[in-house]
Amino acid sequence: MNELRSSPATAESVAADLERAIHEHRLPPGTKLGEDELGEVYGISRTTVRAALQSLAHHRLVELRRNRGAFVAQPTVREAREVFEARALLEPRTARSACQRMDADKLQTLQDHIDAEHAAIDAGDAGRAVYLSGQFHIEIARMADQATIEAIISELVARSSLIIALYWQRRAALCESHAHHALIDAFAAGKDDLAEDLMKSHLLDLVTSLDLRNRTSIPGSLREALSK
Amino acid sequence: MNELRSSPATAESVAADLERAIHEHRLPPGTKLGEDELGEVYGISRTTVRAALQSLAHHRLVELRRNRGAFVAQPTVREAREVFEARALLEPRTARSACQRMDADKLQTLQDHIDAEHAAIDAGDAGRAVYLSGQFHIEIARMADQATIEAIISELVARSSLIIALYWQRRAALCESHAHHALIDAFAAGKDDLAEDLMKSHLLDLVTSLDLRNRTSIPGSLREALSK
DNA sequence: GAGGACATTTTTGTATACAATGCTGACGAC
DNA sequence: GTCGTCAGCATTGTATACAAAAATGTCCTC
Repeated sequence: MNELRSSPATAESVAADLERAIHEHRLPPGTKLGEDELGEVYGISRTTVRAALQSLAHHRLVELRRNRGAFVAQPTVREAREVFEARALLEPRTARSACQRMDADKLQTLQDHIDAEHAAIDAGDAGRAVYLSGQFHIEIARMADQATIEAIISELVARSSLIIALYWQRRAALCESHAHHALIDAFAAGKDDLAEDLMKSHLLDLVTSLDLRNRTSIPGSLREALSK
Repeated sequence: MNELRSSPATAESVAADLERAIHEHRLPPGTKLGEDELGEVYGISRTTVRAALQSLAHHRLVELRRNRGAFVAQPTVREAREVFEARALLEPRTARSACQRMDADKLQTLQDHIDAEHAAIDAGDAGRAVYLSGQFHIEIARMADQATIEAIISELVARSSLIIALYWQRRAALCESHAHHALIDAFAAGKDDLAEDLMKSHLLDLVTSLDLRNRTSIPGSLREALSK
């Protein structure tokens, strides 16, 4: 994290920083985010930290428990299903729109994303790979020229990252890239029907790669207990 | 607004109160929401007011301009289109799901909503009618048992209320109720295909009832200028 | 030695004080 | 007369101080 800034950190920059750390699984679900602690790290007062935490709480990345503090959210199995249900409604049609507005520049941008994703995987940085993989979906929404839907998908992607941190079971992460590659091919060929279908099955594939059996206990605290 | 409470107002209660006021068009788009002013109204400090305003800003109901203050948001024509585009992706399928889970109790709840809406129209309270009309859509999402989608739709409905305040041109507001009635009939008959189609055309009808021609100037300030 | 009540400590919730920024009005120059 | 500049004012941005709640640790009792 970049606590060394020329100008003091703002609520927005802190929120963005924390969001990215959560997204990249550097801050696992259940992590306590103390106000004093964060204020010291970023060199700002609790007032600003609180604004950042509230921002993240509105995006459901952080859970705010009254008089208890802020914790990195731990989506339930139900929430996990719901998030991907929502994505299934939004993203396929958005991929179709993006396909219809595709051009060489945009294709290159998407290709660069995948390249960066591969580089992260090769470097063994799984967290960053998950982050970049999510950005790919957001980029598509941006290319569809729908800022509102893009904002919604951004939130859902961020929550998906938490869900992956909690429920991911498949170790071979490369399958993701195949789906993304296939999407780019469809975009390049201008096949919007195909792009829509590919996105649909990609999301379905993501859900099935999760272990969404009922889990009553909270994974975060349990894992912490076991690791000690 | 209820400034007379037994316990002091919290950020959440203030946000809910303001959201409703915006939803019911008691606070028109562009209205300045001064921190001191609100703090005095609710008998709380600016700290709590700010938390409430930030909450509303995250839902895009309020625009926060740095060192300028908070204003009731004024969605652009583009935003208006995007909001209904997003709703078109989410709500028809959600209506179908709701239809599949329908029962007598839920039907009654929806019927009560419509009755209340009629009562508001008869009482000449157009703002409340708009609010209740929005709640109808949210209620359907709730019945689909999809909390995440419900939250997204809630936000879009609230923004729709602002859009209606700015761009509504059709004076006969009763057309809305017809669409809602038809939906209930489809729910009662268990026709999920029909429910999905009805919701789709209802949303389309809503968009076409708006005057979304390009408007470069900001309506709020213009109107204020004209009224003086 | 185990359990419970109380004091301590830590952390969050809220208010207030000060700093910084933007707005408004008056004055002066062109 | 109009435009630009500057001072004063109002409002937001941030930090700090205090209050309240929860968590923890200790001591006493049984």
